[in-house]
Amino acid sequence: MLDKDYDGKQIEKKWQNYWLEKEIFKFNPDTKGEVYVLDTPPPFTSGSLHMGHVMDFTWIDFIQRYKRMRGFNVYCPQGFDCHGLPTELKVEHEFKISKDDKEAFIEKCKEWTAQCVDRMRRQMTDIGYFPDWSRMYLTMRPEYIKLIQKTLIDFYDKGYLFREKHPILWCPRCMTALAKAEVGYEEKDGKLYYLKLPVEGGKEHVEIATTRPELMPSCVGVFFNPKDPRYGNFKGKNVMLPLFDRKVPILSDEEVDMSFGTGIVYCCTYGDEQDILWQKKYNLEVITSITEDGKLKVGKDYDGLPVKEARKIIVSELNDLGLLIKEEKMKHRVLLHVERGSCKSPIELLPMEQYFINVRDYKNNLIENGKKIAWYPEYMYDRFHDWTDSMDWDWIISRQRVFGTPIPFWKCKDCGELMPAKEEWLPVDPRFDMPKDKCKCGSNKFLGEVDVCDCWVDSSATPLAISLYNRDEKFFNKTYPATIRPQGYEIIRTWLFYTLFRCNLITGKNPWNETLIHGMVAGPDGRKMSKSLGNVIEPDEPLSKYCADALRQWALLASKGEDFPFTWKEIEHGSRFLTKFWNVSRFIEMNISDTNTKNINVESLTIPDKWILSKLTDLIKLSRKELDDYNFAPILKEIRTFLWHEVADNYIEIVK
RNA sequence: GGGCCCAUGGUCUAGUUGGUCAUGACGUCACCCUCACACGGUGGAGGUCCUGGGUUCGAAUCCCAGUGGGCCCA
Repeated sequence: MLDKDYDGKQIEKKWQNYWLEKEIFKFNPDTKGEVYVLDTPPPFTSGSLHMGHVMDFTWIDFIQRYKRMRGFNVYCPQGFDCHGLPTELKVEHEFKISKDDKEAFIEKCKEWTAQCVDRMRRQMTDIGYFPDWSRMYLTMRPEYIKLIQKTLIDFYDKGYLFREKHPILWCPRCMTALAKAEVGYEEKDGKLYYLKLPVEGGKEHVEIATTRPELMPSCVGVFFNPKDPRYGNFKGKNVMLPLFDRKVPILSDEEVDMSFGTGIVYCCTYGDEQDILWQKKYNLEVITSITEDGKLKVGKDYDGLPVKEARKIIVSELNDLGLLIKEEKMKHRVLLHVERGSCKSPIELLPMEQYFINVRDYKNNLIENGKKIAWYPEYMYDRFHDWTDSMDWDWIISRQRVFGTPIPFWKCKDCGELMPAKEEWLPVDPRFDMPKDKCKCGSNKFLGEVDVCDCWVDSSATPLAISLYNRDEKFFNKTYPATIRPQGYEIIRTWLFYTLFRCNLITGKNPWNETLIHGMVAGPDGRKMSKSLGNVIEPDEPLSKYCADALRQWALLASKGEDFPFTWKEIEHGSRFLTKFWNVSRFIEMNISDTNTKNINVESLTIPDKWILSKLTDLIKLSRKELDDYNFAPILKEIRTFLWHEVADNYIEIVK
C-alpha cells in the first residue's frame, strides 16, 4: 500500500541512486536501434547551475528519455567548458596566486575547476538529469586540448588561420592585456581641446575637438559628417599635422556626431573603438605612439613621457603656435581597468599580433549549410541567417589570458616564421615546451606563443569531441553528425555559428541534423535574471522546498524559442499535481490490488472504462505528435488535464 | 545605431495554415472537511487580444507605421 503522503524527494533519491549504480543511461554503440545523439551544451564551470541550465537540461533529459522509449539507441554525453575569465579572477584574487607564475596559476585553476565540475554534476543529478557520465569531457583535459590544437594546425596548413596586428585592451599600469569584462566606462572630469589643423596648400584650417591631443602623432585621418553643410569643401584635401609634419586625409563618414565639438574629429590609432572601425573601413595607416607602460614613443623629444604629461606639453606647444583655440571643461566616459579596484587606470588600445580565423569568406557557405538544418522553431534560422549575413569581422581566436587552450605555435627568433606544432607533439604548451624540430632557416631559437584560445574555440568542437573524432573512427562514423543540438538563442551567433563553421571545414558535413532553440529564463519579476537586478534564483532554492519533478514541470512549460519567467506558483502547482497523481494511484491500488490486470477481458469493460481508455489512446497519439516536434508544454498540460480532470474528477467519481 | 524576436483578463500563459461563446494556471468571490486527495471538489466574476492605419464578407491571427521589452552585433 502506498504511503498516505507523497514524499517526492525520498523517492527521487532512490531512483537517482539506482540509475547511477546501474548506469542505465550509458551508451553502447553496438546496441540495436537507430543512434540518436545529443550535442549538449557544456556549461562554464562556475560551480553552480542557474535556472537557465535547469530549463536546458530538463528539456535535454526529456528528449533523451522519450527517444529511448521510442526505441532509439540514445547517446547523451555531457561536458564542461573549463576555461574562463571568472576562474582566473578567482584564483588571482581569492587564492592570491600571481598570473606571472603560470605553472602554479594553471594548477590552481585546474584544481578549482575540478571541484566546480563535481558540484555541478551533483546539481545535475539533483534535477534528475542523467547523461552518460562515463563519456564526460572537460575542455581542460589533454585529449580535448589535443583535439583543439590539431584542428588549429589543420586550419593553418589550409590557410584559414592567420596572424595579424589588431588592437587589444591594454592596462599600462598592470602591463597586461585585459578582457572586455575587466574594463568599464566611468564618468570623469576632463577637457575638450579645440585645435586648428592647417589644410595642405592653403591658408585654411580645419577645427577639431579632442580629449586626447597627445595622440596626434597617431592621427591618420580627419573626419566630418557628409551631411554637414559646413565642411563639404574640405573633402578630398589633406591636413598637415603640426609638430609632426605629416599629412593625413580629410574624409567624411556618417558616424561623425555633427553636434559634438566642432563636428570634426580626428582618427588616431587607437583612441577608441570608432578609430578601429575607421582604420579598417578606410584602410588607414596604423601608427603606434604609446608604449606598453603608457609612455609616448614617437621618435621625438616627447619620448618616455607619461601620457598625461605629454598631453600638457603638446597642448602648450600647440598654443605657442597659435593653434589652440580653447579648452572646455567636460564630463566624459573613460575606459578604465575597473575589474581591479586598486588599479582603475585608463586603458589603451594597442595593436599586437593576434591570431585570426577567416570566417568572412565562408559566409555564404554557412548560410547554405544552415538551411540544411531542421530548426525548432523554424524562425530561428532567420536569426542565424541575418546575423551571419551581417558579419564583417574575422574571428579573433587569441586571448591574452593564462588558463586556456594554448595556441600551438612558435615564432622563430631569427627569421620570424611561424612554426606550428606537429600532430605527434600534441598536446603542447608553447609557453613551456619548445619545438622538437629546427626552423626552416636552421635556427632552433623560438619564442613560444603565450596567448591562449578564445573559449568558443574550445566549445565549437563539441560534436567532434563527443564523436571521438581522430581517435576512434568506428565510433565517429556512428555518432557524427549528431542528431540534435539543443541551446539558447543568445549563442546562435557564437556557439552554433562557430561549430557549424568549424565542423564543416573539418569533416565536410554538418555537425547536426536538427537544432532546438530555447529562450531566456527571466526572474519572478519578468526581467532578465541578473545579479545587478537582484532577482536571481538558484536551483538549490526551489530544490530545498520542492522535489525535482516539481521544478522540472516548470521547465517543461516554456515554449521553444520563447523567454520564460521563473515563478514559484508554477512549481507549487507542479508539486500539487504530483500529489494528485499519487492519490489517484493510491485509489486505484486500493480498488484493484486483488485484480489480475494482465488478463482482462475487453468484453467485461464498462462504458466508463472504455471511455477513459479511448481518452488515454488519444493522449498517447497527441503526445507522440507534439514530442516529435519538441513541444513539451502542451503535453504536460494535456497530461494534467487527463489525469486531474478526466481520470480523477470524472472517471473515478463515476466508478465510485 | 543595425538585425531578429515578443506584446492576450490582476499576474503568467495557449492560440502552427485568418471563420463556432479567445485556452489553461495562479489569484479572487460563493458553496462544500462527500469513505484517494482541503496540496481537494462544485460554481461564478473578470479581457479595448499594446496603439493607429490597411487587406478581407470576416483578423488576436496577414501587411505598414508607432510605442514598450528581450537577444545579438556595433
